[in-house]
Amino acid sequence: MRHALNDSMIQEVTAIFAALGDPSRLKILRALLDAKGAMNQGAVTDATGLSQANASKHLACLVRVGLVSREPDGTSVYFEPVNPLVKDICDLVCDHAAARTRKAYKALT
Amino acid sequence: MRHALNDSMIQEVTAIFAALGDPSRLKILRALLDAKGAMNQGAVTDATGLSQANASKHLACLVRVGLVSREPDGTSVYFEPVNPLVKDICDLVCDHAAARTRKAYKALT
DNA sequence: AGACAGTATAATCATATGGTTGTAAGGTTG
DNA sequence: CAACCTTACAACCATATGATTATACTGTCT
Repeated sequence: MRHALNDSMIQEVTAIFAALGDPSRLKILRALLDAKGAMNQGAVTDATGLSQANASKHLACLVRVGLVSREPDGTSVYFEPVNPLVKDICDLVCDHAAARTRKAYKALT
Repeated sequence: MRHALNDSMIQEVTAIFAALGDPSRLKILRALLDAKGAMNQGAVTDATGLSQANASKHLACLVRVGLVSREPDGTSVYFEPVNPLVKDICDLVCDHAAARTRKAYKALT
């Protein structure tokens, strides 16, 4: 096992998963992953429908745990997922979720 | 992109990440991953130091989102991580966390 | 400097969540 | 059946968190 998930990492790993465990932040992440390049906060609010303050807080959270990078440019701040980990993590969990959905569907038929 | 992280999956994916975003549940997961086979709840409480009721609730949460399987046997109930996704997900996030820790350390030197 | 656009922060509220305690439920053994 | 072991559940409290509103900050342009 490469990583022992030891005590000193529990806190950091928890923060990352907790950051991912919110629908608004997942929507932001999806928007960022769908975009070609970086998006400023206004683009994120447009894409997600979140309020300005809400998007700001959620983006700060994603940056804090290192899932998204933050690059100010003029009056705008551009955000971008940290590649390729974010996408890999989302894909893995989506695999899991999709498998569960398929299984639940089959159980009904 | 294989999985679009579409709206219908946001809820399910969120629940999975939220389940992983708690230190007690991560400790449980670590204990289950470290163990060779399945563990009953008593073994989990011993390994993690959680109270019985607390471990029961957290295990139920992990089972609910499909990260851990539940197999009653006599008066005991045996739990086991759903392989290999749980380990893969934890490894990926641990990679990310470890990289961040290294980076933060280097920034201090 | 003043106005403006983009972003961050503070205050507040409602709700969700983790932990504890006590109790009940299910299965086993005598 | 009775005692016992293991697990689940309900009630409760303290705290954390997401959303909103209003306001402050920052950089740019004229």
